[in-house]
Amino acid sequence: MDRKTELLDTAENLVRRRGFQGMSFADVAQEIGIKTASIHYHFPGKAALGAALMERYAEVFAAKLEELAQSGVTPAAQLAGLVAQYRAALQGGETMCLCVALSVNRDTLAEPIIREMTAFRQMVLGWLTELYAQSEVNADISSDARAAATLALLEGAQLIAHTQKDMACFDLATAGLFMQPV
Amino acid sequence: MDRKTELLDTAENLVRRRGFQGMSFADVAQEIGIKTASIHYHFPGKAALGAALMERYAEVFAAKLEELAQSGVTPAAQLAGLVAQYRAALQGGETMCLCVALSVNRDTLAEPIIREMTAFRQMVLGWLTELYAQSEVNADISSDARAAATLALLEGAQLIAHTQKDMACFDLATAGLFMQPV
DNA sequence: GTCTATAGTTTGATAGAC
DNA sequence: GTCTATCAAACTATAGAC
Repeated sequence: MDRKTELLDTAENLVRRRGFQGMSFADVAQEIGIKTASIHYHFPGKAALGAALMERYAEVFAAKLEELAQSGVTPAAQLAGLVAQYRAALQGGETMCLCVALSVNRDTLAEPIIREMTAFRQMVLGWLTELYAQSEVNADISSDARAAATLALLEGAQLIAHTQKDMACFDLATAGLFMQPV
Repeated sequence: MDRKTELLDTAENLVRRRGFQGMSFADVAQEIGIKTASIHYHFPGKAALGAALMERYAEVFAAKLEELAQSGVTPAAQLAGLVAQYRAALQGGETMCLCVALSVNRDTLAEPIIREMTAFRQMVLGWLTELYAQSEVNADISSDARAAATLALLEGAQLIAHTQKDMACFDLATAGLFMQPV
């Protein structure tokens, strides 16, 4: 694994645990075993590192969603797959989705990274909207609204489970997703 | 208004905009028009200030929930009242619920403040659970699970609306709460 | 209650040697 | 690519005068 990837991995882990401001160059450098000055060779500054983080995260996530959509399983199973992704991202409550972790610090972030966050959520929302649009159930609410509710539920469930360091919080909050017809 | 209240107000506003680490003594002092050293007269340290913040927030919120529960309106109207509280807390997308703002920084916070956060959520969950327990609808899912889902949805909707600075995000995500029978 | 002064740490960042 | 050296700024905090 090249150094750049190693830097991204370490930084991502820290941000997802403590938020953007909770990740310092000193933390990252020490964990890898280099000096903080070396980080600037790979990334011009912290803002650029943050943007690269969110960009990579969105790419990897998009690939997983694409794989799910192409898998040929039922819509309900696809939804379950998405929930499983958000569940896995918790890692026992230690980490959150990168986008969730960055959202609170939004006002301290540079524009490029905010655009990446917006694009990430648009991607998930688009995927969910298409999923819900396939079914005719719950015609009293739009696919857009259902998608927005599901994403908000997943992000909020992560937030609560992370605070409590308890996956049961996530499971309880998301249980309803499996009981309503997709 | 006494100085202590002024300090709490200013600090709360900053934390709810940028997270705990985004609130500095310099910010708070400057906005009020005093020096940072003066803050230490009212609060021993930043950790104590944070705990006081969450404690006060929980008290105020509990009073509002109590008022709602005593109002004599229908369960659906009570739920709408809670959603309105979370909506108002957004202030156009500028601020989030204090507990939401603190959750991401959880690993950098002292124990007392985490206990306050847990107590806060337990309060809201208890209120919601009782509300849902009153109705016989949706017997296929427990009141506990419904309450957990609603709280997670509200917190996640705040997170997204704050990132986008767009109340429409919150409204879209929470629209479904008003369409299912309580 | 607030101030000045100051300490001690951490932070992101740069220049230049190797 | 990584290092040493160094920087300016921001941060929480304390002591003591007023």
